[in-house]
Amino acid sequence: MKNREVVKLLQEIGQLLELKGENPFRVRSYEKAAQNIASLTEPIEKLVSNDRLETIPGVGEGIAKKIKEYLETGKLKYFEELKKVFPEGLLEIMSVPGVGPKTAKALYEELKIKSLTQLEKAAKEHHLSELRRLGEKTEENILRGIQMMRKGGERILLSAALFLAKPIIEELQKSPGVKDINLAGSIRRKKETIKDIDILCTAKKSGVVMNKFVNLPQVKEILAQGETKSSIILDEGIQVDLRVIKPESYGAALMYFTGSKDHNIALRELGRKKRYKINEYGLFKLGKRLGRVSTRGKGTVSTRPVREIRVAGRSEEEVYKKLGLQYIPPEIREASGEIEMASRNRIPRLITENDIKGDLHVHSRYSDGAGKLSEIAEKAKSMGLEWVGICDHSQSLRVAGGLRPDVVYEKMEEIKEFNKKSKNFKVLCGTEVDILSDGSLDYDDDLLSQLDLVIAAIHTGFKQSEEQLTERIISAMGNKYVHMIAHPQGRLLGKREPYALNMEKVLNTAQKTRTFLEINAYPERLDLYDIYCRKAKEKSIFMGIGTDAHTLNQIENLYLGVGVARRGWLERRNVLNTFSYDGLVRTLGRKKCALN
DNA sequence: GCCGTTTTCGGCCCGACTGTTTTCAGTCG
Repeated sequence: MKNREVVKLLQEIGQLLELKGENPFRVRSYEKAAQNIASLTEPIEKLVSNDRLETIPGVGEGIAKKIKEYLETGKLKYFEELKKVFPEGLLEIMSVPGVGPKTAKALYEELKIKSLTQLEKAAKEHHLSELRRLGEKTEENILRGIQMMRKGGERILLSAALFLAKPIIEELQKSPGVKDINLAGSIRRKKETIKDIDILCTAKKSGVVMNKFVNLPQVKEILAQGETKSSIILDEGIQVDLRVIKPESYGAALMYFTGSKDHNIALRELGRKKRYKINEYGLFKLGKRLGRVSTRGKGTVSTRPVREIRVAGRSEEEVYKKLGLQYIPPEIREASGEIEMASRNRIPRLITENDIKGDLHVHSRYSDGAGKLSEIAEKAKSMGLEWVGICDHSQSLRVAGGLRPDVVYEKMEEIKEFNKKSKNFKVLCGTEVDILSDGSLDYDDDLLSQLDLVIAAIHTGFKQSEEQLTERIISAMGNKYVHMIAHPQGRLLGKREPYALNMEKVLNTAQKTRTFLEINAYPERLDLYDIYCRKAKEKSIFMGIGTDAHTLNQIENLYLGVGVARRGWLERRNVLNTFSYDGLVRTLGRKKCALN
């Protein structure tokens, strides 16, 4: 699957065209096409072979031809020519905050700067101020930008961001005059990693809450403090922005700052067709003659007040409704078809945390988990759950205390006893059985057949070829006692890329063999991820959330799994965790029937 | 380069901030 390659190709073409000073709309079309290809779930090669490239929104004749040439020959003449005009280092320079195409071009043409190192040197030696429109401040900003990039400019895990955000929100809430307060941005959309934390609120006096915000004990640096916006850096190095909004604009602002950017753009395009203007202050109906009004000077709002009538803005619901759309939950605002679905009233009712009745994947003290059976049950009950699947590692995984078969039988007995006495809460005796390097399983069928819940997973041999890895997973799914595949793609956010898998084959086999796929809710896994969850849903594959908890508190990570499920458009009926204990047991039984 | 709820030509999301200059270009989200 070469989707990512094609996305990168189109993005780089866009950037190079920008450097060249091409028509910005042409640049946008490359970006747009790249964005839409990034959200495809099927291999782009397939679309080429049956001539469906131009069904991708934003891909027309020209771009389709280029994609075809690239996939057929491995090269694109047009791109090679472009690269001759500007050295590749300029793309890196453009990724420095504050440096866009115009500046990068000037730096190259007038100062011969074509790498980050050269840029850094020139900034330190104050050569940049030789250029028009660049001064001392810009030099400082560029140096700071380079430093930040070097440090990684990296994103933190969603769970970490929520952990940092929560006390800030709680503290600001106490501030007098603060009414509504919300997280916005990617953290509200539950993206798996977060760059900065956006907070919005309404307040009687913005000065009071701003003051409180910049003086929080965890603030390391104040970047800006104003009437409507303040920015700080936390001790952990994460930026937090607070915006104070007027109540009548709160919904519009929340939409605007929640994004995604592409969702906002698509919304405004729709709005424009219906003669609305959308911005962070509200939704405005445009009068008839506005189309030709010049926007030079200080904007059109103050000079021509009659032409725009505000029709919504107080709440998100109101804005979507006026646009003729169903409400769109933040998690699916990614410009991947949600707006069209909303216009046809087809946004599904996404799963919520309240729907969850159990956790499929918890490690106990039998292997490397932290809790005794009774402790795990108590913790789960305290969270309102009705059942839990205890899945310890299998014998080969020595480092994680994998269980020998005789210990598995002991565990079975203990759970049987527990369930006899427990009325409203049940424990499933499970395993996370290793899929060994040759594709066989770490326990024999006789043992597996006696377990309530069998989850199979790959923990070794990540470096194998795509064929081998895919084959291992497929053969595990072919075993009639294997109910689910754990963390199917094996990624560790920020540490390890997903292993090479032919996901189409994996999904098709899961569908055929009625094997469930896990949404592993361990903070650095969040695997299977959103776009494949959505694909799995289309194939009616059941998904199961497992926290992979190794401590009692980690069972609370269930909410992270729900976030992924929502991003994957999943409903209650798609997710095993919403089933009652009896319903779950019945559904697990379907696997054997499917393969017999 | 794409695309069609006034269009097959003429549009294409919108506003704020910054640093610079002296009225605004460039960048960002």
